[in-house]
Amino acid sequence: MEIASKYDPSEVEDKWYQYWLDNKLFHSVPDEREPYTIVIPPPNVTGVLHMGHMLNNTIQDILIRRARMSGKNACWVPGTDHASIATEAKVVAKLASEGIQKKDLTREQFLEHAWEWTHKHGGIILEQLKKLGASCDWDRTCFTMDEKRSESVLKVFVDLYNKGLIYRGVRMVNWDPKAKTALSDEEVNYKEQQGKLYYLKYKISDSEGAFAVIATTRPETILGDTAVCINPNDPKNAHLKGKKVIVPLADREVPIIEDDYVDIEFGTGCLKVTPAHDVNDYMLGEKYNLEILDIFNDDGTLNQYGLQYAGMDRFDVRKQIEKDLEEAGLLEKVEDYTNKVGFSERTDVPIEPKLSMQWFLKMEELAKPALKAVMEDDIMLYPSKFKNTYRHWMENIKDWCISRQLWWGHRIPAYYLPQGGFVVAETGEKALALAREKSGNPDLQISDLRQDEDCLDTWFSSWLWPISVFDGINRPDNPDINYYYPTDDLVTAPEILFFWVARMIIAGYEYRHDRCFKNVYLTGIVRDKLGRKMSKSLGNSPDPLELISKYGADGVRMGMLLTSAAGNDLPFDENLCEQGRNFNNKIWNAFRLVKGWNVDASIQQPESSGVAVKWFDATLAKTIEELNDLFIKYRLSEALMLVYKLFWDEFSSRYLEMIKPGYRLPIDKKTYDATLGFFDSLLKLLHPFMPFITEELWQALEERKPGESIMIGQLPKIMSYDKDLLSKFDTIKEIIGGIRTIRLQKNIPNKEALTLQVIGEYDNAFDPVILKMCNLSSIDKVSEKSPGAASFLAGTTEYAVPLGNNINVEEELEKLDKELVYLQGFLKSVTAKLGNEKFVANAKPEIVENERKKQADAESKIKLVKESIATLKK
RNA sequence: GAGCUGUUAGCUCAGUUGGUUUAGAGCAUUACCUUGACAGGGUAGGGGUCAUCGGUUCGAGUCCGAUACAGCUCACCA
Repeated sequence: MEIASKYDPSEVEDKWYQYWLDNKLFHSVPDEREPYTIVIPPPNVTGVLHMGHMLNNTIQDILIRRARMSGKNACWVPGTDHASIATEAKVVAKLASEGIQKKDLTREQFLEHAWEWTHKHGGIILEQLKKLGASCDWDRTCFTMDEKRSESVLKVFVDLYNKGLIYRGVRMVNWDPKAKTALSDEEVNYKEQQGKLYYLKYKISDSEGAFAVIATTRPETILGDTAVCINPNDPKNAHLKGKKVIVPLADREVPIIEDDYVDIEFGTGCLKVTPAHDVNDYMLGEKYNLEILDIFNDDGTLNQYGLQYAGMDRFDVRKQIEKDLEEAGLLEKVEDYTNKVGFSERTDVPIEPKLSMQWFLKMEELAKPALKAVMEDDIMLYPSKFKNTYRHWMENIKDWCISRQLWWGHRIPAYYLPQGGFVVAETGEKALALAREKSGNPDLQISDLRQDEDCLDTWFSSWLWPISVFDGINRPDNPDINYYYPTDDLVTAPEILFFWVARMIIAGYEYRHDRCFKNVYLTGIVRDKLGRKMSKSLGNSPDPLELISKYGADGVRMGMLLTSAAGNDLPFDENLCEQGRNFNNKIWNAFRLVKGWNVDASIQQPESSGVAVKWFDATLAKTIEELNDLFIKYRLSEALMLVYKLFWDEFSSRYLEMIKPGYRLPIDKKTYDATLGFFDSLLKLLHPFMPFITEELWQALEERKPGESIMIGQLPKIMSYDKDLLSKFDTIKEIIGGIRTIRLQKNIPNKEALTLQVIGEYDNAFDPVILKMCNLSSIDKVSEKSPGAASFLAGTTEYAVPLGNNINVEEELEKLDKELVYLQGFLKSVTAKLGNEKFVANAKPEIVENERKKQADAESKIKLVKESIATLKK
């Protein structure tokens, strides 16, 4: 049969993916088997696949495929997230490019545009995942804003409200003036900024010509000042006690208050207090009952309290006010200053601390079982270093601001009554009934009620994900949720440990009284060669689909996984995909070799092949055991490397070379059948990592029935194996290596047969293998080697290859001298250890025994080397 | 600023309760090989005073302390 010498993934991948789909091999329904469940971290519905998704989903696919091949009923639930801020921002931008302003649209009109956008772009990312080979149960695809998920969200909101855990309140929130919404603390990134520190002069009310000097980075906020604060223990500002000062430009008189919050050392020790625009000032404001002056509009421009600056943007005002203060002689000096400014994670504009009415969820009690679960290892984090981080956050958890001033999302199910007050209910009808009861007015109509304008934070829907994808909120006793929950593994990025993972754990205990998953595998961040995070704005991220078309999905999957220990960042390098592709080609060519042989049932199995089969059988068994252990520990990179070496070094370089028949000669049936069996096992072990090529070759390995697939085959089981055989074979590997080294050094072609002399203890059971692998004509046990032989040691046995007159005595002596020096140095260290009475007295007996053995070994080796040197010098 | 991780070959990482020859792997690199599965290949090499200093111990990459550097998390001085 004719097989191309290079593997071409493009011909193979789509074909088998379609085959898997056609045969419904990804689909899972509850049955009597043990379930194994993963819910996908839902990507943004209008998002595009990036390298982080590639890594994340490759890992999930490996886990789910391996579980499926281990006899479990594996279910991987895919889906997308409505991503309220990100999606709304995209829709707003798209409308703006068409000359439409959001403010000119009604809520309904805007949502129509948003849904249109979602339908157009939504799901692209899921199609891209298919290219990667993701074996998701597509029949179960969910969306955080589809009907069932929306119903779940509202139901949970109402429930938490009725439990008294959701409340409404005026709080200082992080305001995003671009998205015009509040953000949770987790959505704010602090960045170092090069700014200025302005020293402003506040005139003291009753003392002519006297000033209090105040340092600030935000001079535009003086218009909202309602006090100046000093530390009561600050001698240099003691003269200000009880005085009043005039806010520059605003010409308002404000009191001087005293609080030890103020840092005496910073600036002048005088702090301007702007309760509406700074979290700490707000606390001071509450404490001293100060007036609150909000000077900003929602978009970051100044309002009427901004006086002459009303209507201007906050940053323009900063520049202008600097000039105006300068002119008024109220600016003492300006210094360069570096400080940290909070930026919106979504829109990347500086956030503005702002007072506003928001909805909050009380977290303290909810967090307790979630903290306990992780600390007591009911839920395992991989790597476990994140336990500390998790604990720190959970122990200091603050109430969660769950409202967002957006339209794209789940609208808060709170309804305001005409006469004030509100009711909370899943639907308008239920709200109306409650409202009639509350108001005592049976004639109240639904049109009299006004629903809250805000939406819920996106995470308020995704925190229910492991439950809601099985409809476990709406129907808490349905067969799916009972079977698939708790899920097994969650694979996600550490960046969203608090946003998402922690909150899912909380929701799991609140709504199922059980953990939502057993293990959390935290991937690293994919970085470029310079160590920068891959991002769209930097343009340093390769296009995953291009990579797939260049290296094949299997090649890219392997490239992603080769250097990604859990929790470690992944320094991505295309070379790794190349390595993956090369490995594909290696597998392909091994297959080509095996399938190219002619089988002759009449010939006997050569002795060397019999030995090889036994040896590889044991090697395979040992590797399966090790592999299992690595998977239990979630050491996937190492697991891949282990199978890689098994296939490349042990199977291709050793086993196949051992059993390979001579050119154009047939192979015996016994060996051939064993080899096909090995190939079958190897493909199965490789399948979770490289699904496509393994399916292609498995299908070609033997005649298959329609619908059969490697992906539902069972992995080879762990079996006992001959450890003694493997350790003996390690010596054989050494001998083969030694002879090859001699060939290389003496420049002896492989075609030229050699003989091998053995001096010392030796088991000849493997002679046929050595003879074949090294092209030897004989192996002879001798008591003294031939003069002019090159020799080496393996264990304490000496092996010599007679070379006639070919030997270079000088070179040989030099080599032996080097070895002698090493051995003597080694012996010295061992002897010193054994000469130490304390060591002999204190160390465990087996350790001392081992040292003695090392000593004896070294001594006999030294003796052999010395003899060789003496022989050469004759 | 506080806390938590980490620092092992050019690169990415293993190294399990301290002892298994004087520390391993993959990639990269070097030399040689090339009609017969695979040059996207084969064979064999080279490459590390385990960040630094000190301590515990018969014995430290491994345990303890300090320092330096890096990363992460939290908090934040206007």
